Amino acid sequence: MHEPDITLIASLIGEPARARMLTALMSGKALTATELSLEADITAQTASSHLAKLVEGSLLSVRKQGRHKYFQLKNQRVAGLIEQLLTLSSEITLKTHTGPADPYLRQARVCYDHIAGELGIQLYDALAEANYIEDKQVETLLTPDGADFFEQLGVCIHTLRKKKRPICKSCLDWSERRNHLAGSLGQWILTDALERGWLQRVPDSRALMLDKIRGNLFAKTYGIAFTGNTEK
DNA sequence: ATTCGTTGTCTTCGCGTAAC
DNA sequence: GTTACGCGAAGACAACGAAT
Repeated sequence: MHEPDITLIASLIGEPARARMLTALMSGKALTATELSLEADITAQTASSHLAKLVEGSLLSVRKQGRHKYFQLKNQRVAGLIEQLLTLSSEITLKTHTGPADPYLRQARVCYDHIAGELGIQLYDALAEANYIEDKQVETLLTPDGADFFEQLGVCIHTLRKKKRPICKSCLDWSERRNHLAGSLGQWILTDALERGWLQRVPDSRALMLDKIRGNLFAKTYGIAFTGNTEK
């Protein structure tokens, strides 16, 4: 009889260099082995062996393109696990610091493929307040009002429902210890906001910034009063 | 179009080191 | 002694540009 072996996963994630590479991949971007070796502060050949283990352990997926290999977190479940470990680790070290030291990361950041930080929390609360989503503790549901609202914004709810991934999923925020919105809808909101230019990604960081001019449209659309960072 | 040299990226091998 | 990690050296592989 085969029992789930959590030691395998724990040892894969627990090694400091691998943990740094996994955290770097929480940006949702695909990174090359060289980029990940720089993130982990190890040589490329050491990174290569670590990455092979992470791929074999089904924590990463890899796509070969020309001379490059692009590594990504295997799926949303892996990203969720890393986020929860970040949350737990910040709770354990609560006396010294909580969440990311970078104020921009605390205010708004990418959590794999959706919005986290204070902005993510405010978005989640505003959607719940407007009765667009319903927090049922064990799961988060899109309400009929929410479906109408997002259809008007251009979302094809029917297409999202056909996906294996849940439309709405709550994700415990590492810095705020409250829920933000994940799932295919959470992904859509981030992608849409970036495409419309409401939000900007800070280069080489997970941090997000509201566009100085168009950022208020994001807040207006979702009924939030985010007064955090704006793109300079 | 083909060949060749250069460059960049990644992997493999062998060895040293540290922890247990 | 065993195991895991890290690094240097060497080589494989792919892309690219220049020469033919």
